Amino acid sequence: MDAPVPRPNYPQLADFMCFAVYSTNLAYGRAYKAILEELGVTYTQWIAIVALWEEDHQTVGGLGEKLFLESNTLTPILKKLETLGYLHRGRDPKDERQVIVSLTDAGRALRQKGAQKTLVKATGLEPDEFRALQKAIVKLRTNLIRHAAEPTD
Amino acid sequence: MDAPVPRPNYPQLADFMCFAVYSTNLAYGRAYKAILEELGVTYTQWIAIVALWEEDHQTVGGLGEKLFLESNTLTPILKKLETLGYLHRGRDPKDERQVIVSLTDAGRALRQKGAQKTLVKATGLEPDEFRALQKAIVKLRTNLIRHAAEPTD
DNA sequence: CCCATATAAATCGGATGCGATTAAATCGGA
DNA sequence: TCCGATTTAATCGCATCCGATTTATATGGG
Repeated sequence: MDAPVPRPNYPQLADFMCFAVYSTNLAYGRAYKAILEELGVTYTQWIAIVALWEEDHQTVGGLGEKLFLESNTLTPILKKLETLGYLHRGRDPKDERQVIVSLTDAGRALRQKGAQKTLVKATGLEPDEFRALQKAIVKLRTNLIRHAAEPTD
Repeated sequence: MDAPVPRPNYPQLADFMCFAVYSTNLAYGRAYKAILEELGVTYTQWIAIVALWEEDHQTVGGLGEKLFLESNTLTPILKKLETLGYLHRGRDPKDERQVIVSLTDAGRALRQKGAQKTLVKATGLEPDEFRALQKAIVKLRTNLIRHAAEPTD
């Protein structure tokens, strides 16, 4: 029988922060499935509608800043939501480069329909825990974005 | 001038736990970009290699359990990694339904090359904070998975 | 032994993300 | 004014993710 080959003892995948975030994002997608099926939209489509409810008549770029997405991802999603009748897209007459996105009545109605359906209970967290964890994750996000923007060192 | 239309005051997208996780996952992907380019693999390809380093000769299903992915996602990725020379795929002679995946020498070398490159500092978190947040996110993931598995209530 | 059932992986189509590029409009300095 | 640089969306190709189905193999009751 061979002697075991000595190997470096690297940190386990289960302890990676990136993997915790990655796999929890997958888990959220699966947990959300039933709600999103009822609403008839995907997750990304849904957060676009939520963001537009909070601030209507946004440009694609402005909406993208809030969703952390760029036009290459957002444009097809917004076009799809337009064909579904939930929003309107139109060039800004003041600056024809920009496209203004606005919710339709159907889009606002969908936002309200979805407002009741939440996964807060599914997190199994107490309100204080929930808020603290949410803030900690956002802080992590902020730090990662700062890191990506800085020159490599 | 019109009076403002009264609207329900829903929670802000910025306070959604799901969106914190979703957007932090995007941020991780962007922060990882430089490292992954050096390694010449994508994020999902990389975690597959890390998981195989920890336990070699796994079935597609077993690997999928650890990565929270199923064969429909994993199979194309493993085929790609095979063409890149980082792993070997072969049917289990004991049960021809199963495919056993094993790292090649090149795959192990890649794992070692990537071991030095980490984003721990980019999180901007102290070691205690880091561990606590990582555990809290994993707990959230566990709760979400339990919720998705339970009959709808 | 036979065949219905179960299991594992693969396949296929739709919807993101994203790097790279393109097209159109605006800006700004000579 | 003119034209190159900048800005904003959109387009394109590749790599996930996932629901649904298919294929191949294994299992078990009669």
